[in-house]
Amino acid sequence: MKRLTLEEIGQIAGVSRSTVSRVINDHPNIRPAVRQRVEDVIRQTGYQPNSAARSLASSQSRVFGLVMPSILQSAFADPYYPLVIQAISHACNQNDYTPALFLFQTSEEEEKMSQRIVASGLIDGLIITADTIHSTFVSKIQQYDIPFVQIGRPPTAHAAAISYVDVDNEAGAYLAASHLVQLGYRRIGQLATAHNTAGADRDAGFRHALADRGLAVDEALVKVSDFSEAGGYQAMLALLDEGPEAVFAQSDAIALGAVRAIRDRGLAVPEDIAVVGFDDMPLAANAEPPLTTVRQPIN
Amino acid sequence: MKRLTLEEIGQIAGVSRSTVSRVINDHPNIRPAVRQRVEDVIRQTGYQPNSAARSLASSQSRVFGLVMPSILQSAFADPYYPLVIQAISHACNQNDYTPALFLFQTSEEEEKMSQRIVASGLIDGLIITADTIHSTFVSKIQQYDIPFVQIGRPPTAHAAAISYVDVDNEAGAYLAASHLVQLGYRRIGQLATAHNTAGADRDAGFRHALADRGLAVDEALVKVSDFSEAGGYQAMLALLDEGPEAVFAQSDAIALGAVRAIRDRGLAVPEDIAVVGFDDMPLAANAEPPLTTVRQPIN
DNA sequence: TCTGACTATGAGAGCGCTCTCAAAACTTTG
DNA sequence: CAAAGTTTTGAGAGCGCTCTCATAGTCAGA
Repeated sequence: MKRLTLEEIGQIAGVSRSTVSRVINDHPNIRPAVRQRVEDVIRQTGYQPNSAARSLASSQSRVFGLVMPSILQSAFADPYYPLVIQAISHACNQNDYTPALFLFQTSEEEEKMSQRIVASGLIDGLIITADTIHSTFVSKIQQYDIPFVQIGRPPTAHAAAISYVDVDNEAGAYLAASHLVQLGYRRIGQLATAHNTAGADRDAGFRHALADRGLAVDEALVKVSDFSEAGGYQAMLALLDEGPEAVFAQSDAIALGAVRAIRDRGLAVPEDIAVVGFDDMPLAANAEPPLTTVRQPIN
Repeated sequence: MKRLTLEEIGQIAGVSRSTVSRVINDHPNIRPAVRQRVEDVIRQTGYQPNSAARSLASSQSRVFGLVMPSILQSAFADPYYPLVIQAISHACNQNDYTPALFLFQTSEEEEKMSQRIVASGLIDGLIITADTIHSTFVSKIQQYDIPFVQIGRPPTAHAAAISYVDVDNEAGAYLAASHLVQLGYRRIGQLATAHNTAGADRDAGFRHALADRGLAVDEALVKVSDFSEAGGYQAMLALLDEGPEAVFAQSDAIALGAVRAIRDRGLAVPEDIAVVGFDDMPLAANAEPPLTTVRQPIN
């Protein structure tokens, strides 16, 4: 199937290249009859404009970069990311954009790639997963004039200059912790995460909730985990030694690990220890018993 | 930071556009002194060739499509995919390629996008995750002359015409099942998957192993699951009613679900029921106790 | 029917590169 | 030291599109 050009489509439809271009780009001022004719030819031939030529002439590529800085690499295992990626991909498909994937395993890779990404013109804008407290990538990218949004709140110091989308992590955690307090639990633990603002915000919400109900936070009941199931398992094991009555886990994956740890110690959820998660992953619903969690609208 | 062109780099270095192009593309026959001078200018200015222009002139984009047909959508939750994606991304970074992501949620989306992907010239080739028995996407893509490889063996009927990479699923499953037989287990169950060749091959290996040791396969001990932890949990629950001594799970995620199910019934792994997985995910190693599994070299 | 005001269409330049071909600059050799 | 070969460089065309500007076509109003 030989690839056709605008010119050839025009020839078949009996109009000029320019007119075909207008039809494709939905410009006004084309006689309906002509537009119809051109559209028919396009449909019949299966013509697709050449994206390189388009992007050269118009200097926009309709390609997004989806970047995940090296520091977050491990987080990729968190089932949260596949969901985010799916949602982004879907939105791109709907709007004739193409998502390009940039995962960095090391900071050298990050260094080398960022230059290429930004300066080659391949990409119109970036979606950066980077709610880490210290992201070198973002500050590098800021020097160029390529538009980008972050997923996850940037550290307060930079927040003003950066567009981002995020859920209200603090409010969510506040909700979760309040729920536990209202259920009558007093020794409430937290499986927290470090290095990212989402974790910091959830921590703040947790503390707020306890304070508002007149409970002091026992620091021995706060254990640090990464965002994985395995991390949650380990952290919960440590927490169990402190004899908590309930736990707020900063993510569902962590919560799942916690549940596993609790059971391995021969205890029951929620009879012996109550667990609340965060994210509302599909897997939370499938768990036995279904995990109590804070819903986060990813898509 | 204004974007420079080849012409301008040439001007600065005192050579023509053509020479700069040669330097960039590593052509032979350039005087070392000249090459040096040009490279210096490139480094100092941070010049990056415009990828649209390049790809228009050379008709190759150095962009790959990473496609996951709609039928596999649910499989995206399997922790196996993030690993594959990471490995591909890394290889692309190393070789100046860019991976573009195409996930299809519905077959209409698949239909609409495949045309665009193939005909727009945005993409030089495809990597398709499609070891499903019936993939409409692959047969559609075959009609065009765009190169592609599959991850996972295609159904035998098409295998001859399709390039693919895969592990020897049958041999791996054979290994796993043989291991269980040698350990003395007799009532060996399987948590199998449907719709994909990997599942079929693992099933074959499982049966082969039992047959080779003179054991008959009890069909009641074979339960169908999807590739998720939740699926494994459900399937194992069903299997438990049949009183198996050991189980071969077709993936680690399934195995993890199975372990959870076994424990929820108050049984111990491996004391009461032995479990073997497949994939060697990081999470398999982190489990308690570490999961016995068949290693698959993903990266 | 003719003029002025639009509207619809086409021609041309140019986006920044690659690639071919010809010319210029060196080397070698008799 | 000239002829012949070889290496190095530059000029030009062209990739397939967009976008501006000029021209052709249409239509109302007088």
